[in-house]
Amino acid sequence: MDITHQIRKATHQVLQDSYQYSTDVKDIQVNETKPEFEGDYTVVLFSFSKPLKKSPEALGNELGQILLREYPHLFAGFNVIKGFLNVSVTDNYWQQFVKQQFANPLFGQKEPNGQKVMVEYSSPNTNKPLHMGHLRNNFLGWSVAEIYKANGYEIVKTCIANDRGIHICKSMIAWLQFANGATPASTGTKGDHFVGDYYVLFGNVYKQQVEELILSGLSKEEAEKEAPIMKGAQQMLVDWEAGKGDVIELWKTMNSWVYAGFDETYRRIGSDFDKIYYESNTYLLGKKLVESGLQKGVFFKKEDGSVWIDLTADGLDEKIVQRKDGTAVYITQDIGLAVNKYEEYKAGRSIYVVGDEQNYHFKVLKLICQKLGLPSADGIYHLSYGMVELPSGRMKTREGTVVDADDLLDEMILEAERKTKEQGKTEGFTPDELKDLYNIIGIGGLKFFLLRVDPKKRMVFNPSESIELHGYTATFIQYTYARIRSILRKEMAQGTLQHEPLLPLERDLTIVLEKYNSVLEQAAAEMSPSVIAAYAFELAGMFNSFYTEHKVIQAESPEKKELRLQLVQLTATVLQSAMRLLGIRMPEKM
RNA sequence: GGUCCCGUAGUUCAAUGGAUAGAAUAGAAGUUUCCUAAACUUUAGAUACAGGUUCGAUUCCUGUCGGGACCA
Repeated sequence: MDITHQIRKATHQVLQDSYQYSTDVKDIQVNETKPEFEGDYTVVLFSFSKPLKKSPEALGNELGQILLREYPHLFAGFNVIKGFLNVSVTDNYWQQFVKQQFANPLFGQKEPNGQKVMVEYSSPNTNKPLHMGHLRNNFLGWSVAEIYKANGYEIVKTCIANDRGIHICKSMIAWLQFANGATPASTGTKGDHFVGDYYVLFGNVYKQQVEELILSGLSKEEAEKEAPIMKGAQQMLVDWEAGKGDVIELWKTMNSWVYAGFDETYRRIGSDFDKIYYESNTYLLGKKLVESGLQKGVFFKKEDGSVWIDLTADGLDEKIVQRKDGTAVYITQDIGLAVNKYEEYKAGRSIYVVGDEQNYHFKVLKLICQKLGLPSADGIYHLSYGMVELPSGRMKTREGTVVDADDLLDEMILEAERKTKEQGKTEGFTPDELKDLYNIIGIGGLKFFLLRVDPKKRMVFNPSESIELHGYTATFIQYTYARIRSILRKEMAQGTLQHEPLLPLERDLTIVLEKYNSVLEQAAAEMSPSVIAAYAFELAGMFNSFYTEHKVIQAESPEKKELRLQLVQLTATVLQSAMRLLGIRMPEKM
């Protein structure tokens, strides 16, 4: 149990025993004391002032004295300023903490709690390569899953491949008409880019055909309907749904190219899934549920045969769940997928990592599942993240401003190489080690950049400035770690520790280390890797200040050396653990 | 038209209703006989606007202005 919990509990106990005042332990507010005041932690007393009929000042002084008397192993002193009770924690507590945890590689991680959570992320379309937005999605989903794992949950990482529909047929028809049998292998192109190029080609040809038809006298609407390539794509969709052999074959072939490309990118960024669902498998399931929903009276049929749900009582609109021609809409297959997932894994909670443009969609999905009485309904949670924007605004396919994921990764690694060479510290590295280092720095930098921001918020990415390697970055933390490893290669802590007062910077570092526990809990509660990123940065910064001021191996005394080695070792463990939760690797040397 | 989200230093981001609003970067000034200076130290700079709620508001409520998303 970490120190803030203990302070809360102690305060709770004192309020109970000495004032006969009952409150929830969680309601006792304990903050870190601001640096300009004396003390380590601050108990905020205002909310108890009224019910106890005491001024915050008087209450603080009384509480402080009782805490000091009753918990001498925890508290060394206190002061009250403007109704804030600042308490100092004993040196002994911090020393015991360091001694107990310095060699624990799992410090902060929780025991299994028996709960299962599904996390769905990535969810690409199989007609074009991944872009920067997908990277935020992947990093976020993967990291949230790992954060849950560290908090004792059993995790199932899933992905839904959007592998069917008119957009897929567009790249297929373009390939059929223009590729002359070319393949990724024959052209030396990565599969997802190869297919994506035909998707772009479709758009260009279509645009040209529409223009020609307009010149020949058709209206814009007619031209868009009559363009031969569009008609071809639509026919292909019909053939696909009818299971026409050659179309299915082509679809399978082109999808396999795309998946091969995706796999390559996933491997680079360290993304993985326990289970991949395919829309082509799930889209039929929704239809059955529409049937049963109609019977239950959850849905209703309009005159034209389309099926709807009335959500006006919930403050939303009427929403279509099946078209008049009987085909499934987007949300129908999502209902099917929700059922599928629950039947297979029975997870109590199902997190969907999807952009905030789909907030409405998921609100509706959850409501429909609840109204259908699906057992999985209440566990549905949309982890809604903001779009990644460029300084010029949103990325737009038509304007060619989409930042391609593979290109971005390449640039990051190149930049890492450039900066590393500038530093000139890599003497003795093998070529493989160097390559690995550039990857660690480049990809780690990108992950940190995309994860350090509150997921819910939109963020701006400036590719021309690339990514800095100073300040609030992965590199800063990686460099700190490399310096630590350099110390530990020379000497390790022995496990003995004499009592001796902690110097301010030793104490500050210990306090930051100790709170890793609650940081992990907070990150899971908020589903926010940014909490971890901020913490890792704070810890690295704190370590750097400590390290600049105090010698470790050449410490003033053997006792100090041992204490500092333990601090150094624990810092390494925590930094690596925290960064691993973000999917960022740490270099031994850099 | 309806629903929802967002406005914090020049810029990119923080701040469960709590103390004098934190960082980073860009700017200014420093630190290297010593475990990696990709580091450290010092300095200057911000809550869009107007009301309200209360011991206390960046945070909650109302309105204005500005930006964004979604629903037909």
